[in-house]
This record gives sequence, structure tokens and C-alpha cells, in this order.
Amino acid sequence: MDASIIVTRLAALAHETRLAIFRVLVPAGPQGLPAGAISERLGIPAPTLSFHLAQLTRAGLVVARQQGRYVIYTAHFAAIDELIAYLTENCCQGLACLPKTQTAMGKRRPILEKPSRLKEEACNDH
Amino acid sequence: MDASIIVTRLAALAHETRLAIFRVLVPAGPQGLPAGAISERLGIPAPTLSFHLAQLTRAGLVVARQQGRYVIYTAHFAAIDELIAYLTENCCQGLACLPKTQTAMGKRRPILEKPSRLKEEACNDH
DNA sequence: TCGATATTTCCAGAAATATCGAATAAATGA
DNA sequence: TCATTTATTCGATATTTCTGGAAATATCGA
Repeated sequence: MDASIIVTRLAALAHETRLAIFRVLVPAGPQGLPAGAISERLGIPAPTLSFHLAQLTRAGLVVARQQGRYVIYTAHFAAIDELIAYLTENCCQGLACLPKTQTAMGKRRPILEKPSRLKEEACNDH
Repeated sequence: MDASIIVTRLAALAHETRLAIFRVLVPAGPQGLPAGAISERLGIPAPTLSFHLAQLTRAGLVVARQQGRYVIYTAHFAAIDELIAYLTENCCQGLACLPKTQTAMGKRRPILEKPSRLKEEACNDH
């Protein structure tokens, strides 16, 4: 995974408005939302929203499809997966130092039966 | 976790140079590296490096400590853990849609004995 | 065809970021 | 004390990003 793609994706999410847009699209799932619905829900003027959606699209974090006179936007989950994977690989160098992340993933689906001692041995945090 | 902190951290990493700085600090571990060593290794003029280190510090992604006339910088793993956890929680809404991430974590330590079918059922990627 | 609706593009000003030489500060050791 | 080393701050400039009104484009239903 090329670092410049990662930078583009990080930059796309590194904006209050765009992060909000993405977070609105996530629960909408594959069905997505038309631009207007996003504009209304977040109270963003259409041209401004369009600008931010273009950034997210360029970064591959959202996908647009035309449907009649609507343009439906959906979160591209594979892209954010790649982003998370990149950060994970570039974080702890083979050490398990991700108690919060493991909790987050555990919340979504319990992969660990017993609360692994990974959580206890904490990474080198200072 | 406040979204504006997340935005600050994403923005801090969303720059070619700063991402490189962070990636140099990660393998250095808790011992860290003096600013000069980073400057030399990445070929960045001192004032420019100082500017970027300040951003990373402000975002809480790196920590500085004075040691004689050196300033030693270390990666703050807990911070990037929080970042990854945030993205994880805001990605798939309870669905396990993170094959790449699970692979990345598995590489670091095999948490799953059998290659869970999570990988197969892929998320709603389009 | 026409009017209404949905969205994007154009544009220009405002704001925020990035770069790096020169100057400055702080710690060290002779 | 003084020269040296390490790092930050200052300052001037360049570049990029953000914002939203006005105009353009596209689709639809009547």
C-alpha cells in the first residue's frame, strides 16, 4: 500500500465536515444517501458539500452512483479497512499494543473468549 | 473520544513528511530518537522538521523529552491506538468488515486459531 | 416544451499550512 | 568564560485549502 494513497485518505478524513459526512454514510450502508439528504442532515450548503464529497471520492473513501437526478453516495468500506490495516501495521511493530482497538473489534464481534492478557501487558505507552 | 481530537490526529498524519517521521519513530520504540537523527535520516532541514514535530506533538502522537542538549522524540502508541479504535468503531457498524485489518493484526500475533470465516463473508464492499 | 428539482462547476476572496534561511536559545565541555 | 553542538523561534514567502453565491448542467414530471 502506497504511502501517498494513505496520506490522501488521511487528509480526506482530517476535516470536521468530511469526517461527519463519512459518519453519516456509514450507517446508511451499501444503500447510501443522496447528496441532498447529507446536505440537509448536516446543514451544509450544496456547493460546499459537493466540494467535500469530491475530496472523499478522490480518496476512494466514498463512491458515487447516479440514480435519476440524484447522486447516491456510499461509504467504501474496503478503503477504510486498508487505512486501518496500514495504521495497524505501522503502529507497534509486531507487539500487541492495541488494547482499545481490540476492545473496539470485540464490541463488534467477540473474537476473544477470555479477555486475553494482551490488554494487561499494555504497550510501551508513556 | 472527541471527533475534533481525531481530526487533529488525522491531520497530523496526513502529510507525507509527518507520516515518514512517525514511521521512523515507531521502530525506535520507547527509546526514541533525537530530532537531529530524524532530520538526518529523512534529509529534512531542522526548522522544517521542528515545525512538523510540533504538529505531531500537539496532536499527541509523539512525545518529546529533553536529554541534555538533545530533545528525544518517541511515538505515543496509545494515541494511535485510540485513532485506530475510533476508525474501527466508525467503519462497519457492528459488522465485521475488516479482512485486511484482521490480517494485519494476525500477522502481529495470531489471535485466531482457525482462519475465521469473517474473512470470507466480506463486508458490503462495492 | 417548460418548470421544478438535484447537483456540480465556476469563481474569488479568506484562511490555514508549509518551507527554510537567519537569528536565538539552551546545554555542554574545554 | 567561550566556542561548539543541538534545537527552536522568527519572519517572509509560497502554496494549498475552504467557503458559498451565482451560473451551468442534468433529470424528471406535467
